[in-house]
Amino acid sequence: MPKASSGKPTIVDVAEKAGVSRATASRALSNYGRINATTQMHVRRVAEELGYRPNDVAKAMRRGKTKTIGLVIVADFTNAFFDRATKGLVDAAKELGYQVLITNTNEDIAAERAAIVTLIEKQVDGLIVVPSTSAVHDHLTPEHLDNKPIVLIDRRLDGVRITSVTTEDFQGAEEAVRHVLSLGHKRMGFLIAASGVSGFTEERPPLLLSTVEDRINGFANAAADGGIKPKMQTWLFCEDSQTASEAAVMRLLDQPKPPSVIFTSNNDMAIAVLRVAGKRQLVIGRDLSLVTIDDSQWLEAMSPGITVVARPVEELSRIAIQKLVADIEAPGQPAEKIALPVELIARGSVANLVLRPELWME
Amino acid sequence: MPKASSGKPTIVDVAEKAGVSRATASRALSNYGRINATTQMHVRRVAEELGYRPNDVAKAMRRGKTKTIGLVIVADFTNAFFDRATKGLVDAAKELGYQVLITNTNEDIAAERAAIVTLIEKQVDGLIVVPSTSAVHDHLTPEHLDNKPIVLIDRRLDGVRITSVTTEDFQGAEEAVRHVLSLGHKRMGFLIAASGVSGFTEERPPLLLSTVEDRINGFANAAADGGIKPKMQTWLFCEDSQTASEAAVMRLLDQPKPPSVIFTSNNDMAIAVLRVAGKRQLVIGRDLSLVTIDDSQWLEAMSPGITVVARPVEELSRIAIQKLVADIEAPGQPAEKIALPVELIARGSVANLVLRPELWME
DNA sequence: GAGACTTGCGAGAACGTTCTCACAAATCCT
DNA sequence: AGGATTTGTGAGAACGTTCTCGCAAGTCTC
Repeated sequence: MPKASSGKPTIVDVAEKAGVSRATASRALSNYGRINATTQMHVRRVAEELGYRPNDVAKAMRRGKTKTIGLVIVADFTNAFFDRATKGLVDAAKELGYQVLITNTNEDIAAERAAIVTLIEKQVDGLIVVPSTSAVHDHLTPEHLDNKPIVLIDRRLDGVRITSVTTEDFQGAEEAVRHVLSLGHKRMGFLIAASGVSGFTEERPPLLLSTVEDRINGFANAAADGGIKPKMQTWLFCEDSQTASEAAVMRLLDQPKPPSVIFTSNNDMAIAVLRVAGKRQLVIGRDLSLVTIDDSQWLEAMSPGITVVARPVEELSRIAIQKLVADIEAPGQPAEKIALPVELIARGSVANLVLRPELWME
Repeated sequence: MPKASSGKPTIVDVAEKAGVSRATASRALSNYGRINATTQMHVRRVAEELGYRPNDVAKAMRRGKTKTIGLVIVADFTNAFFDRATKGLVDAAKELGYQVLITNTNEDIAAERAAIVTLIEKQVDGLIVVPSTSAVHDHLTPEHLDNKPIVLIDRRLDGVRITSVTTEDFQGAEEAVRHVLSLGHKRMGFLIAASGVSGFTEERPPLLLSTVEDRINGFANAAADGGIKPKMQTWLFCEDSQTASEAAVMRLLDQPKPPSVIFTSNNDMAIAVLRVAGKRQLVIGRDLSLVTIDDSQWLEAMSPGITVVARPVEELSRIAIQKLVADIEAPGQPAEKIALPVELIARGSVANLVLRPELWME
């Protein structure tokens, strides 16, 4: 009596029924090595009949490759980044034959550490990480990663030889300010998301995400170039919470000489501006102007549409996966810091003070 | 010369260095069976020194459990469902010690089939699926699923004994209509997303997602109860694309007697309404009213805020994972169809025609 | 027609764990 | 004190593949 056929069929069941050895069955099914065409057909037919499904775990065990990519992301879902990036990464990975194991750190470095350990133990072939802070990266060394390739997205990590795919946030911020300058604005408020602070503060916190840092520098640089004095600028660094950000917006507006335009470093902050504007019956694009970063369908659908620095999130995801897979399949690729161009999309949320100076008096 | 220590340390390296057998090392590290406390400490210390990381693939191989859940979702990201659900599922799974392997079908049944095959081959312990159509479910039989448990979310599949976690869309739609009735609206437009149709049509397509079906029935039921004649209602079934949905909205508004309020079955449709309203200078909540389904921060932040039937997406995700894990760890749980209550959040997007009848003339 | 190469296949090891079983030593019980 | 139980450990099989060898038969070459 044959030993097999308890439970789901394995390759030995197929081999037995087809009258060949395990090795031949494997060759026939996985299409490698030397195999007679007729035998292959036969084995495949038998496998079909038996309802054989290969076991990827065993395959991974033997091959040392799981065809799986680990994703460590910040599921900060109003960011308009998480959803688009996740989708982009999953789709791009699938095209290259990889699946995605997703984990979520809530901007928490401990969770990030734990997630990476878990993924490495799960033997992923590589990692895509949105680093939750730029301060610490000792968990991203080759030995912690089991020498597996890694690609950072959204945020750079300076001083480390790791490939990253980000966007030209500096240029985007500059362009945003130039746009607003061209429309005659002089007094500007900057509402910057910063994870370190509690509530909000005017003092620039020591460590910031590279994205935020770049945006700040871009804003500041273009403002200076445009001849905007520091006293015409109000900078507020704000915790990422609804209450804090709304309070910050009010603070901005309650100054003796409030800004005519607010720049926000992400969409959580933009939402706070919209909320406060709504409460105070301020019409965006007339009583108050707004520019934010990261486009979404909502920003476009509103009336007026919100002017935004749009980042190519899908392209970023695709490139990140491509670079990662390249490094998986041909290890030793050089580390690259890629920054993709962004695009200012001017909509109606910035009032034109040049054409209609009555909208704003200095 | 000992055989080991090439490449990353395995449990046999630990065992060797600790001077115990593989079995004992395994017991010490994975904390099962009988093991002397001192030995255990010693083995663990050695493992630490060696930088030993367990190999989950081997573990899965032996145990027949991967501690991984497969997610088959529709990454339709304006839906405000994908992102919140994904985050909710990932977090809930992590809490119970499971990781999530995510795949995306773009409402495409072929992609859904393929995704399920892939996940089963990857030996996931269970599946969470957002079924892309209610018409076909032959790929969700126990044999196709290798007898692995499955939980459906967002959408039910009738006539099939599979656990699903959905929301009370019928009641939600009813409540939305009742709310609008109480504010004096009589002529109503219904903009319903339907994947079968091309462009848009007044004819109800034969097969719809359970969610959509429930919403339609709820809308229609409450309208009838409220004494709204069919000729006061315009129903449009619309492909999920920007051009089609905008065209549908225009069609709605260009009728001789246009509706005073539009109900949309999802947020893609709501965005179309907002876009067209913007182009035509119609002020939402005054010239045109809008009610949609699935809350998001954007809907709240707009001025006026958009009235919405909010669904408890995070709770839904948590429950789905709990049910699935229960069925994984104690197979044979009875199939349940769970529907969670929804909540109407009244904001300013519905004009009050009772108080201010001048806003709308019949 | 004999050597050289090619083709197709099977035996068996290997991947890194866990688990069953057996057994020696230690502890308990009366 | 001697049997019964408990405790701790090790040997070896097992999970389902792939891969390296080696070998027999077939094909080519001159």
